[in-house]
Amino acid sequence: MAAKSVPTLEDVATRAGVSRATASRVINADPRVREAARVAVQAAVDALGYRPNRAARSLVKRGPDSIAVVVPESDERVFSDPFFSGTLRGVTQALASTPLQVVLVMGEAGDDDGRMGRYLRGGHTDGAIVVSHHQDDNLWRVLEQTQLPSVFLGRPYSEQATMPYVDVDNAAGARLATEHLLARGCRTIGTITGPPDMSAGRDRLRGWEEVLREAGRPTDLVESGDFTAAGGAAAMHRLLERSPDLDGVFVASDLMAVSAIGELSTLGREVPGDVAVVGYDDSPAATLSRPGLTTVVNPVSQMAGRAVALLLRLMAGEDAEPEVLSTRLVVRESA
Amino acid sequence: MAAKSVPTLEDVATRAGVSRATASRVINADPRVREAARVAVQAAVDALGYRPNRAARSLVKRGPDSIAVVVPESDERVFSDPFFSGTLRGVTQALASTPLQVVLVMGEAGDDDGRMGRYLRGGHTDGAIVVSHHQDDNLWRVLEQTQLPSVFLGRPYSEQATMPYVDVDNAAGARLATEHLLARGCRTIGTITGPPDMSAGRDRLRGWEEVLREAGRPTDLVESGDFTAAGGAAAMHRLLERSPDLDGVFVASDLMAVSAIGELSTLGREVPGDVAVVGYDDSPAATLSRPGLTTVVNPVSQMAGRAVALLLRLMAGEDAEPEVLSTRLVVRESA
DNA sequence: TTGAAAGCGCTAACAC
DNA sequence: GTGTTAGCGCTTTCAA
Repeated sequence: MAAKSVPTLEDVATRAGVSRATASRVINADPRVREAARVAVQAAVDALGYRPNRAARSLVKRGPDSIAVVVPESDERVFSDPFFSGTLRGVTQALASTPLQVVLVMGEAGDDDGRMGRYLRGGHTDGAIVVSHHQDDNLWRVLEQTQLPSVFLGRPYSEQATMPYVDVDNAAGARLATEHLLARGCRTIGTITGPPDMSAGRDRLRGWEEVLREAGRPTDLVESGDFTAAGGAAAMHRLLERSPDLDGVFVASDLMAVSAIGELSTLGREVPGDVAVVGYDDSPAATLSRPGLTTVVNPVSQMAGRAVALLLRLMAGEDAEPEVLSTRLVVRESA
Repeated sequence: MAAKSVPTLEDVATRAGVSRATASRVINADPRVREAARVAVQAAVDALGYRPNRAARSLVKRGPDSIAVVVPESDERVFSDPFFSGTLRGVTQALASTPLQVVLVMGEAGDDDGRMGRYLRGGHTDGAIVVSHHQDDNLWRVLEQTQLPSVFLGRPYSEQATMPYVDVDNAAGARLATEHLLARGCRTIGTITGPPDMSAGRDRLRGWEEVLREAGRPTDLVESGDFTAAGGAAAMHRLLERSPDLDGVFVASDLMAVSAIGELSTLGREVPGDVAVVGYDDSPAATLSRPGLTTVVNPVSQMAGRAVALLLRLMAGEDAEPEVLSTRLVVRESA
């Protein structure tokens, strides 16, 4: 009753009364095998429940075949914020001319030393693009340690991370938005931020602050919305409670902006009449929302394309420099 | 200028003037190495741009670490139909108590011998759950050939596929829906189907047909909507063109049903006053739509849970039988 | 603390 | 057609 662990090709061959090579041929559908041998091997495979060890196989085969898009977020968020689908589409498109498969790896931030880290260390992919990286996920450590070629989409939070990244100038984008609010005559301008533990969140807040400070305005009307719809609405609510005369708000993502507008209308405020709002992303929702959302363009798919380009360089053994894309404001009705 | 391909541990060791074993120790942060050796190896690693070959590593290490959710659909579809996010959530939850990471692998159907097949054959994951399988993707062939433990979520189209699956009784669900339409007095009942090359599409159509046939009604009011929003609206349009006195329609997915209702209202029909509509899935959209959508429950997350259970059995070397879950109708306002 | 050597399970010449 | 023989690149006893 010895628990003869997992059967190997050797076992199959022995049982079928052939050599390992022949067994291997049968399994790989090589035509030059006698029917009898084929049958015997097949029977042995079935009897033993043999399954090829893929590590061994790829050890001898070689060649890259996939890259991972790593998102330290819950699947819920990944599927609800169009930012991610946009990114994924961009990556997929950029990889269209290569034989590389994209795999999406999601997981709660902070679990990086759990399954995500283990997976990444497992070396199943030939490169990684990290998308919504947070301050305390140590993804960059794991990646650095395993030397897996990887690039960040969005500047990594930690200055220590050495891998290249592609980012958009988030602070500049926020400045554009805030200046627009100012130019249109808003007096009391708040902001709904992204998570403070992400560089995009911080940078956008900084841009808003800078403009307001330069204009000699107060910079205390700040509420965090965590890049979720519910968070955006709640933050809008708090903002209005703190400052009922609020007449302009810069929201750090369209997803939050749309729900903030909803909250505003629930609270009896008109947009842009009473409160002007500017979003960030220029996601599909921006066009569809009523009123149309004035927003900062986040060139997601362009960024994804650049990230892939950098990654491909890295995978080829060349090195790659960070890239920062510029952005612009799209004016619609909301501000 | 010889292109000394990828450096191996051997190269590192040689360059650092130590043995392979010591180099390995340094790389795996084994404490018992002299500082000098550590430094030398580290330098060699940097100089050579050495990266461990993960296949070799896992060949000697062992142990499963991930399963793939394979979806032969474009990322666009995957991100727009809540069916997929529901499934993924279910899988993730079911795997919560294990150390397994989920990776999502998407790709155009039919590309199965391209990157998707190559990836699957590459043996990067220890199991696979195939969702949304189509008639002519030969995924099941690939999976059978590589002996990768795998289960289908939704009965595979081909009878030849031998892997276990979990499915819901789609025909019974469709029957429930159609009977409801009949019971509520509809006289002219059409259907908007899913893709004919998927078992779910066929089965739901069959259920609708059966009920109508048993009731002695015509079964020709069939239009395909391909499980997309745009397809649903277009199909609705055609249906109404063909039969302006249509007063009931069974739509094979909520996503299509919601847009069909939109089309209906564009065309000046009231739901359920003029036309009653029943959807399929009971997705979040069903509750949110106006009027609320009467629909057949597709127990996505339960199915995902069962699929994971079967897969885990397979991975443990046990075998697993197909499972078919039952379903029920949720009556809201639309019919 | 280090090296030598023995595999991990598989595929691919190369001979027969 | 089929078996023999080398490795693929790495980790890990086992001695030294």
